[in-house]
Amino acid sequence: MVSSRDVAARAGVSQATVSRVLAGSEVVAPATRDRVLSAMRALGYVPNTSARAMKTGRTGTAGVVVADLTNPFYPQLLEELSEAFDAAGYRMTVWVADGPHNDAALQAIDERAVDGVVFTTATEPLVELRTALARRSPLVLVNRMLPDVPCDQVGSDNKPGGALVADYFLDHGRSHVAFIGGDKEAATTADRHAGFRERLLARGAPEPATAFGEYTHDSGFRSTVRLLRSPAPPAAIFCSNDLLAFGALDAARSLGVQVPGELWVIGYDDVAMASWPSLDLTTVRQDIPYLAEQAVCLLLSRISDPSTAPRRVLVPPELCLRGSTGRNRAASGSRSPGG
Amino acid sequence: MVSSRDVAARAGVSQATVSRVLAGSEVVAPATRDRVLSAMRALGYVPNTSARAMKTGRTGTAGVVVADLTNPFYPQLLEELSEAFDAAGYRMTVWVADGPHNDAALQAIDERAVDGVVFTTATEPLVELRTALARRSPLVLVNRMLPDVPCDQVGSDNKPGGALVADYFLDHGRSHVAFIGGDKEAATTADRHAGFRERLLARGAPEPATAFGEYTHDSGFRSTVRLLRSPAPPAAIFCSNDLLAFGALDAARSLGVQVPGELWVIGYDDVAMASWPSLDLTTVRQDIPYLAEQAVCLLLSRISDPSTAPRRVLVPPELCLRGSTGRNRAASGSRSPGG
DNA sequence: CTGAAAGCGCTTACAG
DNA sequence: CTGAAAGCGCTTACAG
Repeated sequence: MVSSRDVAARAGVSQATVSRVLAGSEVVAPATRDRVLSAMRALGYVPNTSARAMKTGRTGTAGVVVADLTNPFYPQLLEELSEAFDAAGYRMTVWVADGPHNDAALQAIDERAVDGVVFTTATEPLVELRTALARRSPLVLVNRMLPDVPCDQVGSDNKPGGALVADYFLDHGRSHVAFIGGDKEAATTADRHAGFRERLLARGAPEPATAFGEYTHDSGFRSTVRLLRSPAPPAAIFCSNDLLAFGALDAARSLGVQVPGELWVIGYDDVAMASWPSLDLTTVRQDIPYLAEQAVCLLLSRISDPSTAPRRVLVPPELCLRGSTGRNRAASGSRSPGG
Repeated sequence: MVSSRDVAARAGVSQATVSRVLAGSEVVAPATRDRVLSAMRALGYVPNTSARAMKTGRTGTAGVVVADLTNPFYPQLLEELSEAFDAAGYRMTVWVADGPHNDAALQAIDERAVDGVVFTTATEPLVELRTALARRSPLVLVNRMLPDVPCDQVGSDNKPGGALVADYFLDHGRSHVAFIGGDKEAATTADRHAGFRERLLARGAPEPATAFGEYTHDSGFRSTVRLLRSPAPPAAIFCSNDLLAFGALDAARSLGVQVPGELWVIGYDDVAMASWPSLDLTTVRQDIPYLAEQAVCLLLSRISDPSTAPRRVLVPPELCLRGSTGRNRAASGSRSPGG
């Protein structure tokens, strides 16, 4: 491997000067800089990240923890996070967390393998998370938030998001409705449910039926079958994410229940697939690029200044209407492709 | 930050001894080791990855380049790669490549930020890739392979995969068929097409119509519309991946063409969604966990021994039958949920 | 504007 | 079995 020392030798300067050129220091004489730069090119010199990291205490790498890449929301979020980190000149180390805890990512901060971590699926206020925060590990929560954890957080404003759906159902005369959630513990599901339920009750609608399970297509499918086979099946279902809603649509189709004639379905996220003609799902849109951008921005400023008070960014939800609710939906016939 | 020096001071040994304990060296006396270990615990010591990397020349991090996480195949592959790297004690840095070239990942090797890189979407035999190989950068190609690049590679045996589909169509009396591909340059599409076409011609079927585009739902949709509106629409379409096939299914539905009555559709990959009742796609399965496992295994052995001859692993394809071909498919009615 | 020097936190021969 | 020492490849005061 060619080092800055080799470059220095070839350019006839000290190693310190090579380092200065690398750092873009203003003080280096233009003629010197040119000699150094051409020596670098000639030798194919590339600075060693580890050495730099050891000196500066910065690795230039951030961590991201995702769970369950089978939910298309996460790949989309990951893609946007990648873009945002790229733009900031950061590399991105990814952990796909199977279990609930992610000590690996937290430990990577202590090991100085990454400068900070973005969690996309924080669930309980884990002890590890709290102790990491206590020792000033740069951490950001995106998507799932934890109300009483003193940590930078970015997410959809889920309660108003749920209320939006309740209003839409009630405004269109569907008051006997249901909610399908994933993990009950996840703040996303909890808040969307709370916002939905409270608005329904506030407007005099009956208590919605609920079904919780996992965040999978299959779970959405089974929850829907259960609800539709109950003595008083709902006229509309709000699912706490799109993946569950796709399961709900499939279940309705399997049982011969017409959507949107007999049943309305609304999801949350607005993943790319939601606009495919075969799914054509009404959903509450999350501005994923914005979520990612904010998360990265919070993390980078946390890294450079660990002592500021934690900030919280709420992204306003937006209802996105498609064929799984009111709009007329032909069984077949010419239609333009989705998204 | 607490360093090995602090641990040494507290344990009353030299820093070198701490290092030996860290490395699990056999020579350390049990009593000494115990004192060191408890000093580590007491101080909450965590070894610094950058320092270790600088000394050893190994970062313990591998790179993965993916493109287009909107194709569900890649998240699934990424998830399996993550698991395999985890099991090997490696961290995983991810690049989501928008454009064709990925100098960032290649450069990360030179910068000693990662020990090696797995490419999931190599397209042309890029100059950068070749020069990186020439200087012994540990590189592995998974999924898309490049025939004349001297590099470790893992992928589906695509030509037999295509032939499998041709046989299946012909065995069931569908000889007027078409092929929909993504990027013409990608080895996956090229080989699947070649295997399909050659088997068709070998068995006396006419030349299949073809439509190339991007690897997106929308592209599959539009290609299918074009094919179905041609003077002699095909009776079966083989799509070079599942995402295109989902677009094809939606297009058929939009045009009122019955699947599988009038049109059969087969994809490639067998992503999780392929078994959803609303899609229910016959497809050529790729064993994604096995692909990932092999890729990681090749990369790690390449890292530890850069001088061995490049190896190539071909994974046999398997046809997975569902509702988009022969099987009877009710328009609605009770059916068990998919995957 | 440039160089000599210290040091980031480890690993690993080399002695003893 | 353990320690003193060199060194991995940088950055950054400190002199000059």
